[in-house]
Amino acid sequence: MLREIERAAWELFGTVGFDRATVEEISRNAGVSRRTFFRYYRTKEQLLSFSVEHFGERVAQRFAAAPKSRKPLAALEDAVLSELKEGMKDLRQPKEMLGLMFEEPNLRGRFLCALSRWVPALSKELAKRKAYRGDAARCDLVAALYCTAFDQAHLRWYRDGNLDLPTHIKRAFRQLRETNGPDCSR
Amino acid sequence: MLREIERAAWELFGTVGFDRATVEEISRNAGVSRRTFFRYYRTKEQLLSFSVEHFGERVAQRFAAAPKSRKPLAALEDAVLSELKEGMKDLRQPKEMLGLMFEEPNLRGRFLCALSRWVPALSKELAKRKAYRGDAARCDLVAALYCTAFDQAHLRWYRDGNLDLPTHIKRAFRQLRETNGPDCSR
DNA sequence: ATAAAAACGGCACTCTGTGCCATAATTTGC
DNA sequence: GCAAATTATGGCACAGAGTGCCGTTTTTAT
Repeated sequence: MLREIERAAWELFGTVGFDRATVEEISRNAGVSRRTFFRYYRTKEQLLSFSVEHFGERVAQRFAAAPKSRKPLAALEDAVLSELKEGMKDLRQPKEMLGLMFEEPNLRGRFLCALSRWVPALSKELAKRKAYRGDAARCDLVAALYCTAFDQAHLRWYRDGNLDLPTHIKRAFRQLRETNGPDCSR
Repeated sequence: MLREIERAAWELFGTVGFDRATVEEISRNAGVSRRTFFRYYRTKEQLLSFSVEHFGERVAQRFAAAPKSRKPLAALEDAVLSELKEGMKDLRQPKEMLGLMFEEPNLRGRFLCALSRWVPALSKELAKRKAYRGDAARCDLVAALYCTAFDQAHLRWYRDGNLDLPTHIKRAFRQLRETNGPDCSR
């Protein structure tokens, strides 16, 4: 049922755009009532942010399960990349989804908000591994920075998609770690 | 008139919260019609993101005006801090505003979205100064990272505000540049 | 088979946001 | 000054999002 609603929604989003796709019509095409739609999804935007939120949870789980011998930032990168590989499989139209996320200001906000909700879980894992001596505030910051790098990698992939997404992500993470590199030190 | 609407809005937000403050009542308290409200602000949320968006523009201006002898990341930090000092003066209740931005998911999204709109202007300035050899993608990333550090500094300031905001920001920027430091290298 | 529980649909309602048109205020040209 | 044009405002009606309530259908358990 949930799958059916999402299918109908994406079909409409693709043809008439996000704003002009009414919940009324999505529901009708999915064979449920409008009221039922709102039982599954609190808002129309949530159709989109659902998968983003879940993705973050699963990354955090993978991160937590990584061997303690692995360095914290490396383990975090591993978790993102492996979950990405796994999670992309059951995404119908990843590029179309991302496109809406970047173009529609409403959705962009939702996306970033969902992204920022990953921070606590990731930060906690960093702290457990004694990254930055377990300084919670610093782990929060670094978790947030990785989320931003993740977002920017997606943006680049979406805008000029010659390389594949994991490559963009690896590059962004590496560049994050080299922010204060020789080309641009204080 | 604009000032009057904002005043009325903040008064209501403070007493009944953001969601329960209807445009109807804000407008009435400001002595203006509901229709006029929507002529000034495209949405209710925009009441809040306005100032955020303008802040970014002014930071970019200051950045552009900085002497070329200053290192790019240092000049960026200068611009943020000096604009912060100037801009906080005519903000009525900065902490209350930030509070709503962090607590209300709707507003959090708007805030982050407004923040991410700073990236192009900041990135362009970084590129002009030949940061990272003028690599546009990399400048985008770094600009976004600084925005995130800015956000996290605000969050910390809001959550446990013993130190003042500029101190939090300086610390966050420094920690960003030391992401790959000795405590947490790969 | 039947009772309890969960899912669903319909309806009415509030609120946001918009289009349209009439009216009041302000600016501009003379 | 004054008339015309421009601009700001208000009123109204409307579509869509989201919610509360209640009755009905479908599942599930016993």
